[in-house]
Parts: sequence; C-alpha cells; structure tokens
Amino acid sequence: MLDSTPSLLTTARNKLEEYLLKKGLRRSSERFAILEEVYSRDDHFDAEDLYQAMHQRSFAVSRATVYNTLEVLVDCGLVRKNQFGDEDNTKSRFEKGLGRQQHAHLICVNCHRVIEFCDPRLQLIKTTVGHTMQFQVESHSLVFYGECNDEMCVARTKAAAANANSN
Amino acid sequence: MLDSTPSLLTTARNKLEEYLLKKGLRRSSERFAILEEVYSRDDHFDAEDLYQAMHQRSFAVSRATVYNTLEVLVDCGLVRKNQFGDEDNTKSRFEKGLGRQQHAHLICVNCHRVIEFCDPRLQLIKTTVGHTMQFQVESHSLVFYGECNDEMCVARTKAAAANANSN
DNA sequence: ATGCGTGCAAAGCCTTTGCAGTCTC
DNA sequence: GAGACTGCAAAGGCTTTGCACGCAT
Repeated sequence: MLDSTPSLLTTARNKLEEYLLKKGLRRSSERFAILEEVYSRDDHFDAEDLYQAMHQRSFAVSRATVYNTLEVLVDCGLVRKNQFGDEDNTKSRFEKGLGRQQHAHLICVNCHRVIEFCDPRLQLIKTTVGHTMQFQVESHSLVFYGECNDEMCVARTKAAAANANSN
Repeated sequence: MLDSTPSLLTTARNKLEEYLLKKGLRRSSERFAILEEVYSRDDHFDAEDLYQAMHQRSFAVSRATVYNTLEVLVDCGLVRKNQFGDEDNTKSRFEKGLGRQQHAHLICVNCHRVIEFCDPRLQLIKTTVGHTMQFQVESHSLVFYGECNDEMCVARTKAAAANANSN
C-alpha cells in the first residue's frame, strides 16, 4: 500500500493537533502516546486496560492522565465512550472513533463478548424521532443484549444452568 | 372506573407474589412496599431517589434493601434498569416495567431530561440482527443524545455557551 | 516566566458485602 | 425453629480531585 493515503493514526494525530491548537491546550507527549495506543487496538477497552497497556508499552502514565486524556479524545471525536450496562455498572468502555462507520453493539449476557453491527434503519429512526420530538439528536447508543452462539460460551452457559437447576 | 380491570399495581403485586413463590423467596413487607412506591411513580429514578421516597412515605428501609429489592424486581420484569451514560457514569436509573410498551429514550445532554419514544423499526432491526449474527436477542437499550427544545433549557444552554466563549 | 498538565494519593460516588438481629415459612 | 431478609456500617471498584512539580508555550 502506498503512503498516498495517510494512515488512520496519522489522520487522528493531525486531528488531535488541530483540536488542541484550537482549544489552546498543550500538545503533551502523553496525549499523543495514548492516542497511538488507542489507535493500535481494535477492541472495546476500559480505562484500566489502557493504563496497563501504556505501562507495557513502557510509556508509563498515571491513571489520572489516562482519564484526563480519554476525556479530551472523546471530546474531539477521536474516541467513543460506551456505557454498556451488562457486566459492570460503573465501567466505561472505549473504542477509536475514526475510520469506522456508525455502528451499534450486540453483547452476550453470558460471555460479555461485544459484537458490532450496522443497520441503516437506525439512521432513519434517528431522523424521524428528532423531527417528531423537536430534538437535535447528536449521537446514539444502541445495544442488544442476548446470547451468542459461540461454542465455548454455550457450553459454559449450559453447565451453569444445570448447576442452578440442581439447587 | 370500575374495578373489573385490575390496576397496574394490583397486577404487579400478583406477579411479584407468584415470582417469589416460584423462586422460594420470602414475601417480606419491604418488597411489597417498594413495589408500591415504584408503581406510584412515572419517572426514571435512581436507587437514592427510591430510598428517599421510602423514608418520606414513612416506610423506612435501608439502602441495602433498596438495592436488593430492585434486583429482584428487575429479575421478574416488574422493573427496568437503565444505564444512561449521560450525566453520571455510575448511576443506574429505573422505571416500572409493566403497562408500557417497549420503548427507547431520548436524553437532553444539557438538562438531562428523559423522553420516551417508540418506533416499530427498532423491532425489525432486532430481528434482522439476531438472524444475521446468530444471536438470541433478549433485550435492547436505545438512547439518543441531543439537545431538547425546552425553553428554559435552551436559554440556560445559550447563557452557558456565551460564558464559555468569553474564556 | 506563566500556568497548564502530570503524577500521586486521597477522597468521592454508587453499589456490594459481612455480620448480627428479625421475621417469614 | 431454621434460615432468608433486613439494617447498619464498612469495604469495594471506578473515577475525580488537590496539591506540588515539571514542561509546553
């Protein structure tokens, strides 16, 4: 692949630079290092995951900085913040915000696997509702909870159910 | 109105009774009192709201009992638990689960107002996705975030924005 | 040089848990 | 009477905050 198309990370870095400049915020090395880590991942990670990853990457930052930077990145659209109410009430999970179309999530209530999907009808609903309710819709969060068909997950769940029945 | 149609509360009480019996749980007065409070409200309340309301109702229960009972009520479908990721990460908000069709929420990012709406297309998406992804979808959570058009909210937001610009 | 950003640890908030006493079954 | 449920307070997990130091501007 030629370099004529800038990588996602490069685009993100430029966008962050622009945002910091516009807001009069400082371009600290921590902010760019964290951005890099975020854009090297393809999963839905929480703040602690990111904190640990930065330490393994031998760019140790404090948790405070992780939280602070994530807020900046969310604010400029480079990171998306999700509140999945499945396993853990309190924990937020993040994902990169560039280079992916709007999507929704499917979460297995047993193994907590997260699957992404897109459906154009969601956009239609958004438009209709905004219009009907006189509401400026800016973003959405659609999550379906259910049971996935992964072999190991199903097996484990069946075993657990059998256990529960014996009570 | 005649009593031939049992009230929502009565229906809920019966359902709870049935559930407790089936599960071999005890029919404590706290559980029924909390159910009554829940079904007297039409809003999206959190655990603390409920705790306070019970004390004003002079049926004082502990927070532990509030949380315990809410879990029971969620489990038997008499209460719905929402994780709105707007104002506060950690707080769950609850609403009664009977006598209302499946719906989604619209949340104002400024005043945190919660509006409910229904759209049949959501059901279609659910069906399609479940089929495509081989996933047994059990429940959903759809939230749109945006700005509502309430007069006071708009005024307050404009004032806040003006303040921010002067920085 | 100014003062924002970072790191550390402590505090905060919502929620869960442990233990003793109480009430349902 | 047995043990599940409640109340209280303490602990727990994630996140935010206060303060001192360091770095970008």
